[in-house]
Amino acid sequence: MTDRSPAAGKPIRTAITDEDGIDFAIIELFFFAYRDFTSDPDQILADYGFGRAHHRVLHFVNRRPGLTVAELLDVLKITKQSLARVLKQLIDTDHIVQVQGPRDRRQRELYPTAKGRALALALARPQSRRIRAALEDSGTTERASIERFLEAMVNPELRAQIDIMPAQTSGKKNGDH
Amino acid sequence: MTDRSPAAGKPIRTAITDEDGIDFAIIELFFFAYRDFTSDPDQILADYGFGRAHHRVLHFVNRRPGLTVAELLDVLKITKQSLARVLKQLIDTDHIVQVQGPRDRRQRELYPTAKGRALALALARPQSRRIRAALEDSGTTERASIERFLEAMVNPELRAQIDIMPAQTSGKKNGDH
DNA sequence: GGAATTATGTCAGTACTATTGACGTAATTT
DNA sequence: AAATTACGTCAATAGTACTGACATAATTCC
Repeated sequence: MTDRSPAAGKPIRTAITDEDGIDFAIIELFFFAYRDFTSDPDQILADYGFGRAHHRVLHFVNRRPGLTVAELLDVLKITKQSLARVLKQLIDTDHIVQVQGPRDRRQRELYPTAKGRALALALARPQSRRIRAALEDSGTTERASIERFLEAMVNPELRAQIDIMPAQTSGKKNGDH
Repeated sequence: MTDRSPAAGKPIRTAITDEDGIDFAIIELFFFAYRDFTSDPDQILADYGFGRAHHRVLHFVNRRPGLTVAELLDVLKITKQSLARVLKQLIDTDHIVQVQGPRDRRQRELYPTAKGRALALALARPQSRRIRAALEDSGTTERASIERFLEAMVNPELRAQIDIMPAQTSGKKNGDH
C-alpha cells in the first residue's frame, strides 16, 4: 500500500510544460482567480445557510427582474430539480417573490424583494472590490480589454445571454449597433 | 402557491445596476467565462467517470511532480477526506503513482504515469485553445496584461502557490510564436 | 530511549449541488 | 377537444465537499 503496485506505470518526474503550446500559466491563474473570487461571497452566504446556487439565482433575478423560471434555468444551465430547492428557500426567506405572468398566467415572474436586493448587493460588493483592486494592481489601463477577453472566453452561442443583461456595461464593444 | 404570500415583500421591478459602483459586468463575465472554460474538460472527464476534482489533482501532479499529499491539499484548499477518494481512483486507474519520500519515508510523493500525463494534456488542450482564441478575438496585444489581472485577482497570501509553479509564469514575456 | 509530533490513510456521518425520470396541474395553443 | 407548455414535485442517485475521530508508521524533540 505504501509503494506503487507492480503493474503500475513508471513515475514521470519532469513537470508538464508548454509542450503542444498549452497555456498552463493562464489555465492555472484562471483556476486560482475564480477560487478566490467566489470565496468572498461564500463567507457571507454561510451566515444564511445558503450556498453558491442561491447566490447565482439571487444575482440573476436582481439583474433581470421578472425573468421566468424557464429563462433562469437557461441562464444557469442547470435542471429544474436543481433549481427547485434553492428557489423555494429564497422565496420562503422572503428574498424573492413570484408574480403570475401577465400575458401567460402559467409563468412565474421572479422578482427580488428589498431584502433580496440588499443581499445581492452585499454579495457583489467584495467581488467588485476585488475586481477594482485587481484592475489597479495589474495596471490595466483599459478595463474594456479585460471585459473583451472574458467575453471571448464564453461560448459564442451563449454570448446572447450576456448581451440581454441590463447593458450599461458601459462602452461595451458594440454600442448597440 | 401561485402568487406571493401575504407577508412577502413587494417585488422590485428595476434591474440592479452599477449602484454603489459595483462592477456587475465583470462579475457576470467571470461567471460565464469560467463556466464555459470548465465545460471543455468536463466532456472528456465524463468518458472516464471522472469529475472536476480528478482534473485538478491530475493537473497539479503533472505541474509539480513529486509533490506530497499535504502540499496537494494546501494547493487545492480541500480536506484530506475530499481528496482521498479522488486520489485513490486516479492511483487505481494507473494515472498517478505514489513513491515513498526519499528523505521522509512517511511522505508519499505523487507522480503522473505516462497515462496520467497524456490525460492531463488532453484535458488542457481545449482549454488552451479557448484561451488562445479569446486572446486573439479580443485583440489582446499582450497576454501579459491578462495574466497580471488574473494574478491580481488571487489572494495575495496565496500567490506563493502560483510562483512555485514550473516557472515561465513569471518570465513569460517571451513571445515564442 | 521514550514522548511528542507529523504525514498519511481511513471510517462514520452529514450537507450541498447537481443529475435523470416520472407525474400532475393549470393554462395556452392548435 | 387535443396537444403542448410552464411550472411544481416526488423519488432515486451521484459527485464533491465537510467535521471529527482514530490508527499507523516515521521522524523529531528532550
